[in-house]
Amino acid sequence: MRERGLRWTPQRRAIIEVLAEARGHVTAADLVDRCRTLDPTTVPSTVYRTLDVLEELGLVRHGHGTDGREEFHVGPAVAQHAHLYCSVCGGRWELTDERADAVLAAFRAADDFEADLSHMTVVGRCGACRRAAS
Amino acid sequence: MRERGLRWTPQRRAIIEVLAEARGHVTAADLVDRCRTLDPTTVPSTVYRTLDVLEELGLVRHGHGTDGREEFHVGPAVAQHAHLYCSVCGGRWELTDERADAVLAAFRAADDFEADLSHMTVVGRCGACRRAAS
DNA sequence: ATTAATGCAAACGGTTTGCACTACT
DNA sequence: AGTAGTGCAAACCGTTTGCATTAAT
Repeated sequence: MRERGLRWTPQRRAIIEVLAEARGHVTAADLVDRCRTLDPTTVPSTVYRTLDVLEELGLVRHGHGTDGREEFHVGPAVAQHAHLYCSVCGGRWELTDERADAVLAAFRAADDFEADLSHMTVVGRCGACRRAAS
Repeated sequence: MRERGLRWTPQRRAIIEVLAEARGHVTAADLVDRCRTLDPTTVPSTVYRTLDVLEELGLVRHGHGTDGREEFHVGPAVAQHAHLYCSVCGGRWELTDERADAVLAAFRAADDFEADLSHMTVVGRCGACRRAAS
């Protein structure tokens, strides 16, 4: 199936399984933990190495969260969704592609820059918290 | 002068000096190194602690670079400038406040979100690299 | 004399590496 | 049989911490 000279091992299966049910984003460290609850013998290096492979295959993409930790996005939604984080209420959510497009357009207009918003989490304040503050 | 119950020590002086001549942004680790070349006895903990203090005073602000490392912005330009990074050519630069404003407006319009662009580096492709690619 | 700030050294968390071993193919 | 992939353990890097010591006020 997904072989390009790659091997299909139980641990890869496990990692992909965990990735699948974590639809959206997970930090690498989180992933290690979740794998470990699933199979306590899981070892970090394997997880990290598998993530590298998956990234090469284009199945996941890594970015960095607010605190700088590696974060992975899975599946077809790997594209242009932006990650938002409210530093007041701690909320995390994402922008739908259409909405993200407007922001991308702004970057383009401002500096001829093609931003890859999926790579990082943008920090700020959500509408609710902003209104609450004033 | 800048005392609010704080003490003026040689090592703080050194750190501020280094910060000053690094106008713009430096990673914390970089800062430690530069301080060490200036005074080899410099120890990381002092630097990090001083940075915390300076941040509390509002003199610096920390964010995270592309690789997730802590990065500090100094001086009056602490405000709303965005950090851009081109993953193709490796270029780094920033958006002037006026230009950044347009992007902020887009975030506001898209999701009623007040982004703090100064907190992170946005990854993408600069105009030149984009054109070169196509 | 107070007590804020330092230096040191050790610990941390997340991630990476070398190497011998295992097990897919 | 061949070699991709694993497990382990140790190292890495940036950062944080506890504690005894120093030095600014």
